[in-house]
Amino acid sequence: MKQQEVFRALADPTRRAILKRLQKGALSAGGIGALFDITGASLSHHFGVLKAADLVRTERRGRSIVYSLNTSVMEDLTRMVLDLIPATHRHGEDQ
Amino acid sequence: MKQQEVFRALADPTRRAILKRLQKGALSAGGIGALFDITGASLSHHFGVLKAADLVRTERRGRSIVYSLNTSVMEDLTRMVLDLIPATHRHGEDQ
DNA sequence: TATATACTTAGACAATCGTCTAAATATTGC
DNA sequence: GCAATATTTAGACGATTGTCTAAGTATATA
Repeated sequence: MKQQEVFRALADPTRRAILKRLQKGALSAGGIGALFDITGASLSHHFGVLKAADLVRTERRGRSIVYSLNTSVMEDLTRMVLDLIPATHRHGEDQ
Repeated sequence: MKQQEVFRALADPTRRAILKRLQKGALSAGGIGALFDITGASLSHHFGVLKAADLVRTERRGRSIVYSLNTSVMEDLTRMVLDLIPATHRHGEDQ
């Protein structure tokens, strides 16, 4: 699990917005692109960062490439963050 | 709550290590400095980023400045991260 | 097979980042 | 008040980042 890549990926607001959108379901690169006012090339760069962190998975579907959340790494992320928080202040966690 | 500053602060491994160390209790700038192989000036820069994100609090104690975790923002952090994760995959959370 | 569509890669650019050294500021104890 | 200690600020540096345009690659369809 690439902790550094994960935290780095989360540091950018566009990438966080992409992840939030993918919560609602998988979406093609173009579909995601329609939601942001940046070029496809820039988006593709963000996809690369998210993939390097293993936060998203891709699947080609015809002409499109469909992005979806990699939920197992999302769970790792929860643990990484909880790990930064003193046990006594965790939310919805005991011990 | 400064979401962008918080995620940015977490993107650096030294800053995450500082936060982890502060879980064990408050520590002076110098005490923290003894744990890392970078100059005090660089450390001070990291403290600035952590303070901008409201992740740490400071208190002058004599000649030293003592750093401690700001646990309330730590809790906000938990929520911010959980917010990125689909409800069905949250850890220790219902709904 | 040619053309259109959907993405990615390459290369450039300004802005931000993490680090450093050197100088400045604040506090303590003599 | 002065010297020592503790930390921050200023300014510089190379490295990385997010963005862009232009060119490349892959798939589908006429």
